[in-house]
Amino acid sequence: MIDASLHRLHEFLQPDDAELEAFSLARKSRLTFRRRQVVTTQGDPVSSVYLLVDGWAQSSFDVASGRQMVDVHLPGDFLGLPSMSLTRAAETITALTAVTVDVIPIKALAGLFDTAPRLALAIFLISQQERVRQMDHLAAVGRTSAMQRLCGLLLYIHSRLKAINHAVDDVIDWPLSQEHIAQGAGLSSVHVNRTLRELERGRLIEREGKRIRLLDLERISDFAGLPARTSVREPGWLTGLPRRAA
Amino acid sequence: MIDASLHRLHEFLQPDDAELEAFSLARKSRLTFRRRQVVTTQGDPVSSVYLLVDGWAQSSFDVASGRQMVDVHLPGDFLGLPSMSLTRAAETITALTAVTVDVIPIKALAGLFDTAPRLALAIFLISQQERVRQMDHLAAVGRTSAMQRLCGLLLYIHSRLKAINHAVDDVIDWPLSQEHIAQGAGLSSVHVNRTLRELERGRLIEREGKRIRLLDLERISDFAGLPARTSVREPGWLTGLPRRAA
DNA sequence: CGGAAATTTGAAATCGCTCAATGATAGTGG
DNA sequence: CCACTATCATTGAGCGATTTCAAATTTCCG
Repeated sequence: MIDASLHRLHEFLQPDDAELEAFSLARKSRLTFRRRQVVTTQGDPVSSVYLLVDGWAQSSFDVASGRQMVDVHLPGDFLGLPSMSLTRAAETITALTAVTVDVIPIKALAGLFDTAPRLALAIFLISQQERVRQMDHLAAVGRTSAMQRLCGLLLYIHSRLKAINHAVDDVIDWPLSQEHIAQGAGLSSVHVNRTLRELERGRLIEREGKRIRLLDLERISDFAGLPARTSVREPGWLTGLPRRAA
Repeated sequence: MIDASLHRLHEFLQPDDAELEAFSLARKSRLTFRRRQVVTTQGDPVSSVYLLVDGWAQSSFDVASGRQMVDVHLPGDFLGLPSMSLTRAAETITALTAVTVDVIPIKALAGLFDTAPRLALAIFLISQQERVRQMDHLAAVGRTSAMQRLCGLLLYIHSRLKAINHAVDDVIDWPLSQEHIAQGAGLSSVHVNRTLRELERGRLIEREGKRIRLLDLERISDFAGLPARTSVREPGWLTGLPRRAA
């Protein structure tokens, strides 16, 4: 089984040794953060992106009327890519649990476009996946009820955890406070609370402490009403590119 | 002055002749659509992306409870990139005016990662810009009032039109119906109507037919409350890459 | 154990929605 | 060029999902 911090790359590509080596050279240093610590703050100058190696993190964006959580990140996710296009970071990245990240200087990431075209394209595709996610997220916030949004969030996290074998028996170790959920779903924390309790009353979920059990995935999924997405796997137009590794 | 369909690439890079040639070879054919025609439909198999050459388009995403417009596209935008990562398109792309697009087969786009690394990275950066936009959009829909969202939309369109010299005198030729606006802002068209009229009453805008005049950019901008974004320009880590062109 | 963070609940207020009807505009075929 | 039709804009009335405010518990962490 592959390292969880590489699983997203492997979704599109079976990198060869030289490519893996090139990627690992781009990871210059490793940092750890405690829960609630901030990795980068919106407005800061941008010089690196990060690879989430272990733990959960969030990227969010503060406006006058509150904080919007843009995404929940799990091991293997790249952090801070959007801000590469800017002089100052758009996003604040915060540790939701204890977290380990690898620092990838932008220059090193850019270098991959020269030395490892297939990897560069895979990272490009990961960014496109992220955009699809954000589309789904936007549609949920813009067009669906509180109940639907929460079901969508539960399913999203669940499917991602399953992909890295972290959702045994549909039980999720849940580090998000109701305030966090509210910031993601575009709701008030009070309403998140009421809606969660309604999900419990309907026997769709069960909670105890920081743990959530999904009791009826099917019904939750009907509620959420978002389409299942299927990613391309090792498409010929990717795998057929030259490997080049330096 | 450069071709509007290339202006987004030029934001990051001064491509040389060989690079321009490589890019132009990737544009295999040209299509035109009339207002309201659909370019691609969500759920369709994905084989190409598009470069918007002329006109306005939208990408949107339908869920049971309605349509969410994800972005408004202007000349120079790439269309359909997010769906590259999927087997079936996530987005429906529709012409908002008469529209010309160039078809770029995915294979040709992928080829640029081999033959023109600097261009590939520039396109990567354009995608990251798009993600920043979507973040702002999400924050607007999730955390701000109807009035703020509309102000944000007006400013967004205005700034984009200015970038291609299409917003003379702060007057905008506005092809979006109030229903379209509603789908973008996550509101009902009825409420969009009321809010627009309130903006008129407050003398922030003026409308006649399909034309909107922004009367007080400053006040509109205060209302919207979204930060101004500054893109990186020809960063060394990009321009310094090998050009390679085939 | 103590204090901070997070959850829970009620009551009242509100922003935006739905339904429904009317009026204005613009595109199209004859 | 007109008449016809579909689309789009506008307005009122009533309703409802979600918010805000406030306070009481409970849980977590050091």
